[in-house]
Amino acid sequence: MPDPIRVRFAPSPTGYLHVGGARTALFNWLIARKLGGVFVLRIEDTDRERSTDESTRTILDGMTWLGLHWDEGPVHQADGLPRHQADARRLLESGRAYRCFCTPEELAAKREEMKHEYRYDGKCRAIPPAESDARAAAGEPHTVRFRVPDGVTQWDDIVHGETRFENASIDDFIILRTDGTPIYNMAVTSDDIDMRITHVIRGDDHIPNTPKQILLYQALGAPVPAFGHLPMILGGDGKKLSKRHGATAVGDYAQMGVLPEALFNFLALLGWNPGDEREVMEVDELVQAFSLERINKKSAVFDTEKLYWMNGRYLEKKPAEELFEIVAPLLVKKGLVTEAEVETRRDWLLHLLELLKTRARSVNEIPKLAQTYLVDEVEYDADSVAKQWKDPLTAERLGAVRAALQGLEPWTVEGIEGALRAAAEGLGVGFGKVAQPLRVALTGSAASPGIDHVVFLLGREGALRRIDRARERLAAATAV
RNA sequence: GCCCCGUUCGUCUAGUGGCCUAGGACAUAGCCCUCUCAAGGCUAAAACACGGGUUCGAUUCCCGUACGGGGUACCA
Repeated sequence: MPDPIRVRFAPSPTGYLHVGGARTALFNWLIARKLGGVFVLRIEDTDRERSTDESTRTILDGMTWLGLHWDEGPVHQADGLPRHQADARRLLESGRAYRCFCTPEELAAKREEMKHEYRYDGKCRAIPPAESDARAAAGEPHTVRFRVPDGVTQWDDIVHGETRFENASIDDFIILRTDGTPIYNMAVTSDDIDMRITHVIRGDDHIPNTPKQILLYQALGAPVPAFGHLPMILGGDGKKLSKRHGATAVGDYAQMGVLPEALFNFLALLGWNPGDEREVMEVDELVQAFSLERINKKSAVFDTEKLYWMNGRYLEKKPAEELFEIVAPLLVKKGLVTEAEVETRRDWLLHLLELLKTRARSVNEIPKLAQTYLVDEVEYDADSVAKQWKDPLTAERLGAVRAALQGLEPWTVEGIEGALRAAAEGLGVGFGKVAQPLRVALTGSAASPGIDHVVFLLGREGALRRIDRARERLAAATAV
């Protein structure tokens, strides 16, 4: 039995959980589940200035909402400080790193002067160890830089294949700041070694960091993990997805009525596919089909339109009972039902939900659709009224429908349909000639679920009242 | 500037040298189903960035160009 793979998701808590980050987390989670590995969550909070607990909580909430459960952590990178420093010191002692006494001002001036051509000049590289030790002992401020060796650093990227960097193109980068705290690449490498991470799966904006980290692994004598770099997620204009494209946070989509399973599925298909034509795939199915080898190289545009289509499919699939847990609070919030009615009218509401869930693309649309059935006064849509009530016989037909419903027993969906069809037959017209005007009378609109269900849900009393209101309106219009 | 990465319908993608008259999905349009809407079914329109090679044969392999993206910090 080989050792289980160990992967990690390592967000920095400086904001919300971005959909790009969520997808990275998702791919790590999927491969861990698929291969029976371990998924570790690490919060990269070494930048104390920008990191907040609020942000950490948002990220954790987002992952939980999506169903991305971590097996270990969250570990805070800041807690690893002593180890980061110890690793850096080992590098210093073995000569793989050296102290740099250049001041930030000197460096900034050089950068200003050289502009785009700027490279660290390696000025402190040649300082003899004895001198370096003495200056440090005397309290002279310094950073620690990694001594990039000659040669080439390459790796077989899981996504991109053979990738190589000339070491000459890599500056002697800082690993410890003047205040002794580690810089990103140092902290990450130290942590990934410590956590025994076997596969580093992250965004491809990290590709330039990878050779630096590999060099660090080698200098520390640690086994180098496998690397896989995921393509970026872009906005509709082909630019990196950012706030100006609108919603980019997982929480935003939750707010907008997207189901976690829909976002999960959608994100999984951004830069990966199962190799056949399946698209709507449940979590288990995705785990089953997932493989690192099928991840795409090309960045992908986040198409909200398709997300909502997929959300619609999940809304339809979701049992009304489950959806009810999400929708009921929204109905209460909108003042359409009371807390008590959520319980007392549960079956009725479930029936309504069953009818509406196929017709919505977002959870948030459901209260709007439900409103018609929960208020006393129907709002008439002018176009629907004009079109469906223009026949002068409308009032008469509604009267016939009213009569058919008044004494109908038993009051069932099937019974109602039968009564309405009989009424249409009695009037000598097609069913549509009865159903459409009635639909407008009952819902104010020319579009709704099946008329039999609508009548049933409104109840005999409610339906008759709305028919009467409609007939009054028609009478008034005729009189004028 | 330099260093990396990428480029198939508007969008997500299939495709690993002949199966490609380039397949599927979203969006769009039409038809069917039908009491309307939604869902569903069918159909249409829609793509291999460009130029050179290699090969009997390139969407597929190689090299350039163009375009896009990322990096180039005592940020992560």
